[in-house]
Amino acid sequence: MTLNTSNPQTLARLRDRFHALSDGLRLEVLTILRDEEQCVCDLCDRLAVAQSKLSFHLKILKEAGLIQSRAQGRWVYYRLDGEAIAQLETAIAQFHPTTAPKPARHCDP
Amino acid sequence: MTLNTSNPQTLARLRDRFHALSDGLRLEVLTILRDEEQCVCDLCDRLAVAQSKLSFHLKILKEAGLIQSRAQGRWVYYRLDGEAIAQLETAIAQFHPTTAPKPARHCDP
DNA sequence: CTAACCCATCAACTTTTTTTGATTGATTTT
DNA sequence: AAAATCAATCAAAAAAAGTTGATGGGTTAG
Repeated sequence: MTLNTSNPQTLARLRDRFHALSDGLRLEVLTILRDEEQCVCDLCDRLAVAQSKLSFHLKILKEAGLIQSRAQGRWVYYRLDGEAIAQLETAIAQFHPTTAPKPARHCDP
Repeated sequence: MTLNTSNPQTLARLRDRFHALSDGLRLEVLTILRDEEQCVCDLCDRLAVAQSKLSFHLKILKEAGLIQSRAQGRWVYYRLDGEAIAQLETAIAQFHPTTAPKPARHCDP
């Protein structure tokens, strides 16, 4: 399986996932959610951050498919999507050099 | 080995690497460099992009430690840093849920 | 039923990131 | 030595991302 750069869907999705991971607060959220489901208000407390701010970041994580949510009563519980993490690992693995890096030379035949 | 969230150095580095990966053009660059070293002008041609623009993105990739460069004559050759890819894989693996996601309940004992 | 709580969304604003075109230094070609 | 090429950098403009405080819908507690 190789990285399909001609498939914009895939590449854009990957880009969005990396973008979702490119923020300190969002990484902290994921770290918390790795082990336990959490509702927004508890995340707010633990991270000492405004609720609207957290919702903003949770939305980005969710749209990237990294977390899922479940509403119960007036709470919304978020959890990590383990599948997405696995997919991410696979995607990154595809960036491993296939061969030893061959020294190129400009205009070499 | 667990994710050390109390180590800002590590988390910040990871964040920066994800940020470097959160752009379509930069992902394309990495895809090209996966198999072969390339000089800037060749990358410009292949990606049909302005040189200053490419330099900007190469700098981000380099500062994130994802690529390395080598100057030769008036050319600068860039190549992927395979080590960084491996480190990234390891880092992501640490986000795998340790246990089955236990349903939390707000204010549960 | 009313008040309190949880959370998403919105608009205005601030900050960061990216693009663009020009310039510069270094190297090579003629 | 002059002209051409390669690539980094810069400042200004444009675009995107994030923050903040307020509002509103839905749910539960009193």
